[in-house]
Amino acid sequence: MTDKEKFLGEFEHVLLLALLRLGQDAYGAKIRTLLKETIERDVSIGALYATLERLESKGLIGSFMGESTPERGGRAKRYFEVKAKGKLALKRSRGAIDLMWQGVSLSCEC
Amino acid sequence: MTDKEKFLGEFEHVLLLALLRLGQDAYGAKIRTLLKETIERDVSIGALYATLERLESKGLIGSFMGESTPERGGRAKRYFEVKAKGKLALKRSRGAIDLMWQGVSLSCEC
DNA sequence: TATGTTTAATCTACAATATAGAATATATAA
DNA sequence: TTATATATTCTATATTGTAGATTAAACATA
Repeated sequence: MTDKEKFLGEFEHVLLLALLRLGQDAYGAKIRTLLKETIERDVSIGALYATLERLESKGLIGSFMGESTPERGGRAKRYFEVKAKGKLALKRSRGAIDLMWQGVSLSCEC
Repeated sequence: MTDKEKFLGEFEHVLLLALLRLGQDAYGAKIRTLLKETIERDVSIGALYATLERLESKGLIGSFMGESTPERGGRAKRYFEVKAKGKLALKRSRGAIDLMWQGVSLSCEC
């Protein structure tokens, strides 16, 4: 099959990057905090997982359950990681945006 | 009011850039062709106008009908232009993406 | 071992964005 | 007055984005 490559939604794009940045430590709450702190995007846990789930079902990321031995109690974490296919999608997406920005300058009015 | 700034969808982002690049000549078919040629994104006219419409209703772009005097026949064109608010949104969006990309390198595997 | 507290993930429902293709409008040419 | 060309509008649906309540699993301690 032709593997009709779709484009990433913006939130998907940003989420993939969050996973890459967090590396070993990419799980729900951590991701949420990162997004909040770096780009002030304040998303709910539900929104977060829904998109992660979708990304996984598209094969762009993978996930696995971590050790169930937290310090003070609490359920085990589910860690996420970007797969090769996800990295490729990121490259494409970024590439397209960069191409479109070529020659555009917003230096002035706004 | 706090003017809760939303994020641009990816297609919205790309469309705004297309308008900026086309300048005076930004109307349906032309936009569609540009997208096809620069980033190989082959979108239908319907999809295109639907998004332009949304962008306009959000106040990010404006539009006006052009001269109804084409060479060989055909309906008058509707031209689009990016407003200051649209430029601002672009800046924000681009800024967020750039921030998230900081420190991320995809040099290798994919 | 029951009950509370903590941390985290899943579920449910809905809103916004993306997308296509048919239908319609308007102009010119024959 | 009909055909042809160019362009926009309409209608319908799929995919993404979003929130908040609910459930799960661990630990502490009475």
